[in-house]
Amino acid sequence: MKGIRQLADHLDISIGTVSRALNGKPDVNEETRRRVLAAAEELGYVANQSGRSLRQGETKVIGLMIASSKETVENADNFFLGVTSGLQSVFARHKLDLIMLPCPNDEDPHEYLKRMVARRIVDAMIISETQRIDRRIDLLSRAKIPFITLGRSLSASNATWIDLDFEGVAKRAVERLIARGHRRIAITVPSSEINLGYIFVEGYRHALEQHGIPFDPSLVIRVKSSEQGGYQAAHELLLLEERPTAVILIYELMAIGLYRRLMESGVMPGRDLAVIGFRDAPRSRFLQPSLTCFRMSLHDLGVKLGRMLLANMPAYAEFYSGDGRNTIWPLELVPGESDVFQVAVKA
Amino acid sequence: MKGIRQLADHLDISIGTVSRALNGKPDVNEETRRRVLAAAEELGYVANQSGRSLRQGETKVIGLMIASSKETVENADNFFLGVTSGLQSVFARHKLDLIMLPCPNDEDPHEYLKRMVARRIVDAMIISETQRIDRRIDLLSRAKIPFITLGRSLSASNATWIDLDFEGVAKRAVERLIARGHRRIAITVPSSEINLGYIFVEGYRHALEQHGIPFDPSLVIRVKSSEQGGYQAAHELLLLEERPTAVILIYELMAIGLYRRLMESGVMPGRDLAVIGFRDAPRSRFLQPSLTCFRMSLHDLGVKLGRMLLANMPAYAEFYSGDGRNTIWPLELVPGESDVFQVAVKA
DNA sequence: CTGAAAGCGCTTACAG
DNA sequence: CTGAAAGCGCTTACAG
Repeated sequence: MKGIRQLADHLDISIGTVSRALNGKPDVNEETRRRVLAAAEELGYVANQSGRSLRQGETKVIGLMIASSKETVENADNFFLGVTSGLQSVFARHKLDLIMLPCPNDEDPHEYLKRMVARRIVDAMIISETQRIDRRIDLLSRAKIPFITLGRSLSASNATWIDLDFEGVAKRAVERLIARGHRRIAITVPSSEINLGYIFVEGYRHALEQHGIPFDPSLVIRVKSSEQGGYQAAHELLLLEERPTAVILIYELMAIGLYRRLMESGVMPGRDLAVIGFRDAPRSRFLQPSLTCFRMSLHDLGVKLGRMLLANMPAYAEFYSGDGRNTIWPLELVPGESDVFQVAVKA
Repeated sequence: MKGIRQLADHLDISIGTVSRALNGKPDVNEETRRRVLAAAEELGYVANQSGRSLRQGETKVIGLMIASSKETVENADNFFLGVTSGLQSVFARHKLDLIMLPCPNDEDPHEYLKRMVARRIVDAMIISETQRIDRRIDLLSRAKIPFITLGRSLSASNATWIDLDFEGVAKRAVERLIARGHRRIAITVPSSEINLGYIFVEGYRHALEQHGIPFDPSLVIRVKSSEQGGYQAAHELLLLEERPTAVILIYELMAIGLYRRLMESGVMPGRDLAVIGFRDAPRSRFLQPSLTCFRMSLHDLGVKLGRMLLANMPAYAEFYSGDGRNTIWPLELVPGESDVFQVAVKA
């Protein structure tokens, strides 16, 4: 099947009528519509997207940009694939397709995005892994492409964003540890300029100060968000003069490496050092002792993300009037055995 | 910047010349070309892809279809993101972009692919997770779209495929275990109809028979390829009348759950039961005892996959004449401590 | 309810 | 070396 012309010739009607029938326009004879639909199905005709896009000025495709950096590959733990299902469940209602745009790791994300946007392959974009300063946001604003960011950014004053509740997680983790007598609480942050690290530390710092515990920069450990990073973090913890009694990890997979390094030194996680992780992932579910961490539904996050994006697109905004605001996505604490012990209070 | 028309008006030349200049055609005055390039850069002009595609009959986009099923999300372990970097390094040479097409889990993969193909969003397709019988292959053949499958299939007689060396892995694992005295060797296979499970078992069976060990169907354990599946597999192993002394896992993450279940019963992996995993992933690198498994470079696999695909595309075939053949991708054994002990040979 | 025609943004023979 | 024009496959006012 070549195109609408062939289909029209085959049915001996005009291409205009074929188009109207296929697109569900009301002013088509029902019998005609049936014939068109049947023939399209039989001959496997589907409208060429380039033709449609050119005429309509829209592609019905939404792009999700992901940085396929080595870091992301090791860490993302299928975070994006998880979010995808939620996004698609929203987009499907409007016959919008989702495509994932992996930015090559040797290409500048800003240049990559610029190219994708200019080519008009998508009608709207979702960007993620927002940096503290993220020029992509200015780019999208200027291009007047509807977009949303998964992650806050200092550049995001003219963007709508959704982000995980990093402050809330840091705060709850700190308070939970303080309640068990901890005073020296370490925290790990990513070594990159990704914005979430800054927010995480701010939440941590604020929670400490609320409880009268001074912030000690030596307890903030910058490592990669990977098992190797966890191993490294444990190594650094063990070298600290006054060893902390607890550590909060920004990424749960780090716990695997952290446990390993601790055990090598005879330090038992959950007995000698309290550990709280961030997001619970299937991988870490079998850790021993089980990891106290925070859970969320990636599917639900995807749904909200999708709704928020559509709220920013004129053609769909009416259906999602309640979804236009910036959102902090809550996480639920999953208690484990890695932080159950009490610290003896010093006399 | 609206389109080529604006840019041409701005430069006071015709759109034809602008197009030729931008596309590097030889018959353009160098000074003119410089002016056009500079103006395009300044005004941020990039050709609208729909216009190009419509005219040229190609999109310069390659699609990688992935099933975003719950299983894949939990298991894929960023396999696809890893392969992506290799693919892109090949495609970049020809200014081809890669997009990932995640099939919604409530949509039939065949229907999804049909839609994507018919819309002509991509010039060529890569499909993965091939099933034993996979109608997508017939669909792509009939649509005359260049494609390649990551994974063999019984349907693949008219397709070019690349696949991991499942037989080789099964064979080497079996032989390694036999050399250490094992006779009762269990194997896990996926519970789905994905073809690799069949190939894995065939390799296992063949290796056993070569060494005069009869194939025992009760040692083939069908479970999900996840940590939970590993847990379940261990559970079933422990229930077997004559307990096997070794197990080969088709997916390395299963080892986490398997270890856990074994330890709950006081069975020590690497001492009471030999374990060999499949692909080595960052997640399992910290297992104790360390897992004997097989390694490969996802990047290199992606490169080969990209080359093979281009070898099947008329426009690029000349550069990849040596890459057209079906390929079995080798894996390298990474010895660990999970299978080091010898089994006492029965008198 | 249907057909004929315009035009979306490009690229590319064709003329000059 | 450049311009004018055709046409890729659609959708959509417009006329009837």
